[in-house]
Amino acid sequence: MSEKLDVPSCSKCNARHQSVFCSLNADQLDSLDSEKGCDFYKKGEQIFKEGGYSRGLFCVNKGKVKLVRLGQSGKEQIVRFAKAGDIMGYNSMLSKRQLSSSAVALEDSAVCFIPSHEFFDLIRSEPNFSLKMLELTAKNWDEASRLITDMAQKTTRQRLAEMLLWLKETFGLDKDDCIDVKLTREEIASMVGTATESLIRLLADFKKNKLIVLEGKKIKLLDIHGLVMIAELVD
Amino acid sequence: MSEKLDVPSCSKCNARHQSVFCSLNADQLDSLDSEKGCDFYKKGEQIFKEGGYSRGLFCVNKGKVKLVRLGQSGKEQIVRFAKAGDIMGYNSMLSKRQLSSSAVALEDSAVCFIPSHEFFDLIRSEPNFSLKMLELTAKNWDEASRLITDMAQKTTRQRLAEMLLWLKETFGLDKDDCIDVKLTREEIASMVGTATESLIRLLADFKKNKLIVLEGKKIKLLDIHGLVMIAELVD
DNA sequence: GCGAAAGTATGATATTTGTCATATAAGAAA
DNA sequence: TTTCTTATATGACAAATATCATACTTTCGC
Repeated sequence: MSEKLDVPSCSKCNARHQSVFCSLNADQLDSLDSEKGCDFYKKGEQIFKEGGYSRGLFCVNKGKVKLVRLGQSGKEQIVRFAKAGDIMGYNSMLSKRQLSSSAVALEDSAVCFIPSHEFFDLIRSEPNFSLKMLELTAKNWDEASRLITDMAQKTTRQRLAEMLLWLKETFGLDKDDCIDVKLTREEIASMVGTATESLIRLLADFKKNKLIVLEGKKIKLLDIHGLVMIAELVD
Repeated sequence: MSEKLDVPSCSKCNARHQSVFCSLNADQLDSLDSEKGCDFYKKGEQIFKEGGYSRGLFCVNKGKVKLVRLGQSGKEQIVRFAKAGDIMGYNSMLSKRQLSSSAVALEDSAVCFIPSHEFFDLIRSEPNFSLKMLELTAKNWDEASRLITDMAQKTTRQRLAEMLLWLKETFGLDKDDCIDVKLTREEIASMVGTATESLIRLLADFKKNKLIVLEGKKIKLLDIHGLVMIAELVD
């Protein structure tokens, strides 16, 4: 399925400075380079699968990846995204549990693989790396607890407005000022926690109210302030 | 509000072996003891407050604590519990963000406080402690992503069944075989993500179906298998 | 122990949301 | 291109859930 690539060098990776590897020195980066591999995945291909154990760390070099979890009757739930510089598969290694989610490429992507011994060597030898990892896992929890609160308390309409704003923050805009990620209605519905049909109706409603513009899978946010009002509205 | 206590010794704390401090040696424990404090909190008292910055680590010595987050129009959402041996306030220190939740004693509790410099010293000097912390934060994420999936996909009825089973696992049973924690209907409703009235009706329904027994705030699970069936039911 | 306040319970009703059916549009494969 | 499949869209209806009103019960401070 996946295709081997010329392994890109960590020290030349321009996503590194925003990644957990930002504090590593030249020797440590060389060590990573000598141990790691890199694979190419076509859109829709699976990078790893929920239920197994992680043998290492995946780091996205190029592209976008969704992390999904199987819920009720096999329905997939997107729990996180990963883009260039983001790492995946670490929770399973750290918790010594099975992988709680599968990773699937949302577009053609290159993903590096760092074997677990190299990862644990870094944690043992480099406290700054441990701190970066702890910062990352703590931020993940922060986001998750916010999402849980929203899921429990906000209406579907509020959650969709918030999700659109979050997608914009996370992926930024493309040349047409649309949110720079292509998701199916079903995927968005699963993130928002509603039925696909309900989501489609809500999107149509947002469009009617001139909050967004829809063109196929591309979504442009027209009225950010209006969306914020809907998302935050205390009544 | 809170009352100073004779500081209990970490090395004699019987919750330590199940805590993140389990791998520390005698010297490290002594160092903790010399730096830490311990306070007593009555039921309902606040230990720390959402929005501020964490100046250290809180470790529950005795009692039970809820971690709550303010959502829509100030409605409180329980995002986690802490009992003897559990730590609190670390996410804020690690993510360098504001505390994302407040901590409130669910019953009379004793809580130790370890200043942040001591915590970061441990991370820098003791990789096993870093690993324990990473394991903890990774497990937190695991639980959170499961909860998000359930919130998004399961019905209120399924979520309540699951929540009751989870509360039993988390707090165990008291001498009457009831779940060993007292929560108001409103608190349970917020965790399940529904209105208090809806939750009360569901509990009454579970009782009618001989799944549980209610006696004030005490809840006894009568038919575990039945509850599992409801929680997991693929249909 | 008493009274106020908070928590629990239940009915009636409105609203939201999901489900099923069906139509159309878009994309992928032959 | 043509065909087949998948995704998007919309209506009608059913089901779940929230809201509001109200009564009862427990708890807690004085």
